[in-house]
Amino acid sequence: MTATLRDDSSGVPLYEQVKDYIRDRILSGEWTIDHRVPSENALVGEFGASRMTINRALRELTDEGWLRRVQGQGTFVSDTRTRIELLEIRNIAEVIRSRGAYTSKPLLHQTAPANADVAEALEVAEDAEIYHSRLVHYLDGLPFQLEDRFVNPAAAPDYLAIDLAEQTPNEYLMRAAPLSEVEHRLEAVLPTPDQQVDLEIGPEQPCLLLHRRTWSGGLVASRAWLTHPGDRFYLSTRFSHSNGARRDRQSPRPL
Amino acid sequence: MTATLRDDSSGVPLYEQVKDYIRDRILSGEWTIDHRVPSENALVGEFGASRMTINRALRELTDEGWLRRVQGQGTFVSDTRTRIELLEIRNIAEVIRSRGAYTSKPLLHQTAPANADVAEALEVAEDAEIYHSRLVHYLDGLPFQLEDRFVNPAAAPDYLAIDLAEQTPNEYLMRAAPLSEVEHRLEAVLPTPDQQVDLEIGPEQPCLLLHRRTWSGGLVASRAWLTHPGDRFYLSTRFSHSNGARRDRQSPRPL
DNA sequence: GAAGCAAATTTGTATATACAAGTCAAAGCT
DNA sequence: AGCTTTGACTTGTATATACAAATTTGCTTC
Repeated sequence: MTATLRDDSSGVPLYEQVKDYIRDRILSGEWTIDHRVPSENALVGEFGASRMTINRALRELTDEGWLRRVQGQGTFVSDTRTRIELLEIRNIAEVIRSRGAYTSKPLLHQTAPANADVAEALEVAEDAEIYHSRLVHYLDGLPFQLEDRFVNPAAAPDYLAIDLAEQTPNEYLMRAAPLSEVEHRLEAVLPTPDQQVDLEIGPEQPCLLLHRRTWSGGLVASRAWLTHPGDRFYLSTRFSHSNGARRDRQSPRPL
Repeated sequence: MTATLRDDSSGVPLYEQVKDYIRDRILSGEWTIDHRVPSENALVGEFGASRMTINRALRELTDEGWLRRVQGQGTFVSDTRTRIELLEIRNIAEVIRSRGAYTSKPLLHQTAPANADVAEALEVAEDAEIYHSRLVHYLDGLPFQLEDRFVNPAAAPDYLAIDLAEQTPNEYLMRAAPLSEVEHRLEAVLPTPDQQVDLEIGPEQPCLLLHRRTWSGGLVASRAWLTHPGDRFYLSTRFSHSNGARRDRQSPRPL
């Protein structure tokens, strides 16, 4: 029996192992855009898997934007630049911090029992003890972000020990609980009375509310609500398509 | 042989028929949030399909955000409120259009001289003649997007000839001026009085304003302002990194 | 060298079958 | 009444097998 890439002891489903193997090669740069991925049959041999298991892995990677497939021709690495850039997205406060004139004011940094919503978001038992921080971030003396964050102690046991004057929650979490997955959700809301006070805005100032949830090592590590006054803040993205003429980039990279 | 829902003459793959059947029931309102979808075995019977085919359909609908599944418990209709992948290279109206119950109302479709802002955005001379359209997009009779768009004639000379009842500006532009680059910018705003009328919302309804600029063959092809009421609409992204242990996905994926 | 054709390879779709794991309700026991 | 066990049902993962459709490759003929 020849050795295969498959690892039956890890508890990771085989189709996920195949996905990880391919994504690793793309992220490492070993397989660049348009590189031809081994055929389904070749991967069957390499993993000792069934073709349907390999097919599922490749289809899901295709749906996620990593690969593109052409019937009869093969499977190729897609233009993943944008997605890789996204993987590097940091907390907005950190991007802005690098521009100088940044300060933050911690309002809260303590343990708390997880209510139903937070428990569901962090995937812990209701009333389990979790960490809760709230800070206002300032740029040039103006608040630009209200951060309300819950952290799963299992993912970052020493979280409460950090000094929020020295580093943002996210800076710490990136080291303590290297992220494996991120979910973002954006919507437009009006600020609550408390948020109006913290952000020094009026009741009719629309805000961008960014929900950010991160995973680390199979655990939900953190859940943050980041509220930004709409008049001081916007999000932007910029990317090019593989087959079009490139043009010189002018605007700074997206946050 | 009992009748089944399967249609072998349509050319539509069976797993897609299953997806269409379920999506139709959700979009029609017949199945509302938390409704329990028939089990895989029940659907096997209804479609005369194999369980793996049914499973694929349900998994994909789950990945797309329509359903949520709990092992041992069942499959349920998810919160299907409108959500759009933040970085998708498609006009939002088109994503929603694919769900059916979509209409649009053109308000404007003509030439206009480029004012300073528009000239800068399109990279044409001030007062140069450009094309200007404005439409309201509806889903289930409710306006969800106000589109204000300027088009560079050099990139799409025949733009004004299109019938906005037949296709969206973006559908046309994708063909006439295949895009090579896209820039998005998102912010939260309150609607202007005109926008309140067009979108049928109150003055305090915060809106997501998406600026979208596209390039084609080295030219700026189009600049659009897309305004969405915040209570009917949010954006989300979701992606994973290779080195994290797999976790069960609960939150819906963007469309 | 070009054209035509068949075989091989590749992805797309589908089925039957099996075992694992989670949930829930009913039955049995105390 | 409360607890435990069991069976049924449900989703999760996996395999072997098969045919369809698209593309590529190799061979033959001219």
